[in-house]
Amino acid sequence: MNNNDKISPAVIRRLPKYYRYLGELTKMGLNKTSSRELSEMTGFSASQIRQDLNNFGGFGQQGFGYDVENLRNEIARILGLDKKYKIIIIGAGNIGQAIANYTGFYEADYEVVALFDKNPKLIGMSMRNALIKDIDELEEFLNVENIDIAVICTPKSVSQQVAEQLVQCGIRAIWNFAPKDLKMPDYVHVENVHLNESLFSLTYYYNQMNKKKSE
Amino acid sequence: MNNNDKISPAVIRRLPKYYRYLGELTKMGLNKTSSRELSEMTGFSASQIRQDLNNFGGFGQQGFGYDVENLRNEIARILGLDKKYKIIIIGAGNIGQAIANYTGFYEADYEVVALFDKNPKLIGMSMRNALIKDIDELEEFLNVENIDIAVICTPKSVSQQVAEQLVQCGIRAIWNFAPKDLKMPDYVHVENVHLNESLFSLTYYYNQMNKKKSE
DNA sequence: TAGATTGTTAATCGATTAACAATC
DNA sequence: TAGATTGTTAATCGATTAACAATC
Repeated sequence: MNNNDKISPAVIRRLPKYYRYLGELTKMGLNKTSSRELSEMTGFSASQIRQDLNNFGGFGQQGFGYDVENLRNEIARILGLDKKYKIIIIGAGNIGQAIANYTGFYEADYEVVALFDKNPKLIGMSMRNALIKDIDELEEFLNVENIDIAVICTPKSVSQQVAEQLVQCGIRAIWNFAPKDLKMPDYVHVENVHLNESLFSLTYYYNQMNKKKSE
Repeated sequence: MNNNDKISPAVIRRLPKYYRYLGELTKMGLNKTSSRELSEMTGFSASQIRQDLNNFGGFGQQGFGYDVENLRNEIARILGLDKKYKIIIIGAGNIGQAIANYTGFYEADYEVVALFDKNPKLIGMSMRNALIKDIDELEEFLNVENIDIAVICTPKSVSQQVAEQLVQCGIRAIWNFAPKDLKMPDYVHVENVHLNESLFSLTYYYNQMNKKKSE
């Protein structure tokens, strides 16, 4: 268990997938699995799966495999899915509202406690249990509440400025949906969801396929 | 220009970023740039940028650099942003509606022509210029209209089945927002936006930082 | 025990970086 | 011309895969 070494981001991005497939195995009533079986499900090689898991410890049993529930719990613990997280969303437009209403976060205990916007038409509305507040109240709010994660769903023109304000108020984890790369100090982690970049690469591959077809 | 070699996905995923920063340079009124300047903006090494671009051709001028507008156009052409694309969205819930209303696709000519859902409360509503239709009309619709890209925003339980139906009707490019890996034939390209996986890795890094802080 | 599968080391592969000749 | 910066080859680095001893 070398918890102190830096784990490659590629490994971290595979963990949620293992976690998801282990959940499916549980649902199917299976309590034992192997790197070979996980390989078939995920498409990653069995060797890679064993390498990945052994970054965090030996969760398997030689000659036997892995206990599904145990391995799932271990991955949950590694990712931190065994804890509660309070989230705020900045920008209550299309994307902000969609995230607020998104039910796909059930795996862990994520709670959207508030949204912030500057549009008076939106302020005062509520999404699920979260109220849309005036962006001017953001700092005051952050001084009182203990927020773990901030989601940026503003237009890109203000995203950098909003991010800086968040960091000044103590936020250290940002989930960024604005199509812009935020310049942030090292102690802030930014996870980007760049929808346009995703769509552009899909477009590239779509055209590649059409090219091949017409050859 | 070795258009026929397979370009690494890592390269393709950087292209939209180059494209975006070149747009910013244009806005700033600059018409000349260099791999060094792009390196400072994007955070990728100058060497990598030159390598990436030279997968597609020599767009620069030795001793001078790159013409901003020309390079931007070339990347647009490589990605296919110089063409029009018709999109449909399957599932008109939170995410589906957000995508339909998303204005961040202005770079290229993407048009959402219809949404599909099975919820009678949603059917008949319209998002921007697109109508929400009954999912039962999907096949008929695809037989008549020429659709380039389908976006899956359904619950994960039906995503695989929906994807198969789309492929049967000729769809070859899928933008998948359902938290599930679609099993698809090779001639279909799937681009995944797995929001929960993204949030989970953010959670991991958030906890890592807290661990460091308390050491 | 024999068979199976992990944990882990070594080999391979691919992607990134460095270096530099070409040349504007 | 001299300085600058590309295009491209070679070197390095890191991640993936293969192999196999450990062991259940």
